[in-house]
Amino acid sequence: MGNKKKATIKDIANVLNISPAAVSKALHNDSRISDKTKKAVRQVAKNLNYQPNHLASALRKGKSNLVGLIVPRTNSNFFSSVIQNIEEVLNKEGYNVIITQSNESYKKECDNIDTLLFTQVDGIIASMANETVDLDYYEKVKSKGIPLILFDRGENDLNVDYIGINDYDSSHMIVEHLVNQGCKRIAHIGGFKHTRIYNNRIKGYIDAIKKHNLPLENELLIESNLSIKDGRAKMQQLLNLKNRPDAVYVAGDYAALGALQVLNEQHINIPKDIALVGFGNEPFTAMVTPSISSINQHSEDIGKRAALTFLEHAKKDVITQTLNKQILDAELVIRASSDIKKSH
Amino acid sequence: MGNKKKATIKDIANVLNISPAAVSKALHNDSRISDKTKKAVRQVAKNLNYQPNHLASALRKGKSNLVGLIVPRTNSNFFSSVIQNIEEVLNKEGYNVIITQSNESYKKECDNIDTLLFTQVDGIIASMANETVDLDYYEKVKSKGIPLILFDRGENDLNVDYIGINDYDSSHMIVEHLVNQGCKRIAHIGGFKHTRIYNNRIKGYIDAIKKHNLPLENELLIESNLSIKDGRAKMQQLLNLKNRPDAVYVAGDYAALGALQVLNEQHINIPKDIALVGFGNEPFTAMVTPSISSINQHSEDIGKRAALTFLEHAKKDVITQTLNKQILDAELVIRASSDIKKSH
DNA sequence: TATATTTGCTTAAACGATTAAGCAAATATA
DNA sequence: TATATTTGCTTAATCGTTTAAGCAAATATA
Repeated sequence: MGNKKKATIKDIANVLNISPAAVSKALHNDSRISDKTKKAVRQVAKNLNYQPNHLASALRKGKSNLVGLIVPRTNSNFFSSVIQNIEEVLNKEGYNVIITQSNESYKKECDNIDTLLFTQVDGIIASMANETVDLDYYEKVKSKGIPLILFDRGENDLNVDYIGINDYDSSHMIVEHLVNQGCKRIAHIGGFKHTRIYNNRIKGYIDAIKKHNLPLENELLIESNLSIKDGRAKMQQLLNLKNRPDAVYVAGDYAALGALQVLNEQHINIPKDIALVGFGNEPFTAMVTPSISSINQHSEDIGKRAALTFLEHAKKDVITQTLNKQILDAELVIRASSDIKKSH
Repeated sequence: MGNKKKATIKDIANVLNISPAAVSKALHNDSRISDKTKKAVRQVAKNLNYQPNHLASALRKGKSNLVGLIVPRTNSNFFSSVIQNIEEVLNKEGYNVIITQSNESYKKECDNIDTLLFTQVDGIIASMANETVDLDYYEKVKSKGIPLILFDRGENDLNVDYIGINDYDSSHMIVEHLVNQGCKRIAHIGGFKHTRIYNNRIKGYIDAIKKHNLPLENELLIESNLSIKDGRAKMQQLLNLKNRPDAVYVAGDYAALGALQVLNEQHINIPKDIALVGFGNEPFTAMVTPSISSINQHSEDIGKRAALTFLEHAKKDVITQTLNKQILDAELVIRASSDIKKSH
């Protein structure tokens, strides 16, 4: 009973005794088809439960109306929100989004790219895995003439569109805030230096520390993969120092959470003994005790802009990769973990 | 420069002076093509950077090798993990997964179904939105003869495959655990009764309460949309009772978090004054203070089974919807929020 | 040697929609 | 009335791949 053959435009044509071409045109509201025929076609289409075969039209038109998305993971609020906003913008324009996750793995990312190319996507929007250093696969996308838009985790060497926040300035904001709270010895648990955004956060940290004439020491600047676990380890490393910091700025919320756990377990008062600031404004930062100050990256805006940037490329058929680096300002959300003045 | 026309099998055929058909067969390792030709074809394909046109083959073969996925949201650990495992299984078999989010909205869910049907997916794996009551759209999928597999949020009325945990038994486990901790007045903040899984949790709660001769009162059994906010509201409602409960079992972790916030804010001791248990084992349950006991739903297993169930359907071309309801046992993870004995 | 089988291809028709080109009938313009 | 234009379709090619059918040459079998 479920064996209903799907109706095609040919079936509609047969019912009405007109050509399939006329049906196609009627469905596309071509001006050269009479209103009478159009109405009839639409009626029959409805009756037959006609659903256009996307594969056929995509093949013929040379575009699939699919956009590929690559994110490190979907279970972070940032990426999930970016995804949602990309979908919102693109669905309206008739595009569908294929979401893939790299799980921070370079290999999986390459597989995803192959998969997306194989699926004939019209464009790829991606945020690179932490691991990714080699850009060959992205060059492959570029060489195919498929629009490529990076967000958050991008790369300067790849000459493509990019949307992200101003990581350098954000670091400045954080250090400035901590200085205002009276902190004198600020540590930074940063991400991988080879990832541009983390490198920029590190640079911002260094310059801001210098600006305020605070101690800039190797032992206060630590590289991390920013997982919860590593956040714990790196916080412990800081606690083991003879001269402990009075503030820690962590380049990611998950690692900041790990740090917070260690501090709580060892009954170190946050923020009085050590103030803590994270990055990303994941919802849990507001849920934990004490709540963690963090940087809001405006994921909605990033998602929307990424989608719009793709659309711009899609509209002009000439494949001119006019570069478009959009750097947005972020916002520091101050919570209990660094609000020393209020905590008195 | 980026204007490289994509190579087709025709191009390969021209280079080697053979027919496109021979090329196609060579690439598919047809036994009727000589090894010599196969090697030559593969070499030329590599040289030309040939990438098969998925649309064309899908059109010809009548299957797209795409599987549609509908989840209420991606930014929960449960769904994200299910997605990851579905992808893992299906990618190995040459399928790609199109992920869509309903954001718990019935309308968005219908749009997603239309989108997936339009994209000619070979099957749909879905977990329904909280809002969804009307099943017409799912019937539409069934009537098209496309395999449909539900997980977690399913419906008995829809006669399709389903993979989920035993919600009824899970409620029993929780109540039993709370009884063992010495609780005598156990409340339940449940989900919508019209959603089967939440209804089963409610039934399990009721039967377990009866079994232990505990008070089963209307004011202790509350329906909620299980958001953080509503969790807060419903917890406050319980606190306003003349006769407060000494334990609260919340049918979702996010709502449990809201409840925990209210309890913490009012300096009610968890678990001594009121014990708390959530559902879903979201990572944050282990992060907050106190950590929240919860039910681990084995998302990996659910994802893998959903994918395998689809593959079974895909293999047999006869569209026999042999029903396959897989109900897995869940696991109670006991944490500080309900560990009264240890907390002394 | 004659016939059957296997090997290694080619030819051509699909899959379903789109679209350039064409053509008769209806209508407009001179 | 003669010519030009518009209307409303049809025809046929096309997108890139797959595949049933066919066919000659090579090899095997009787």
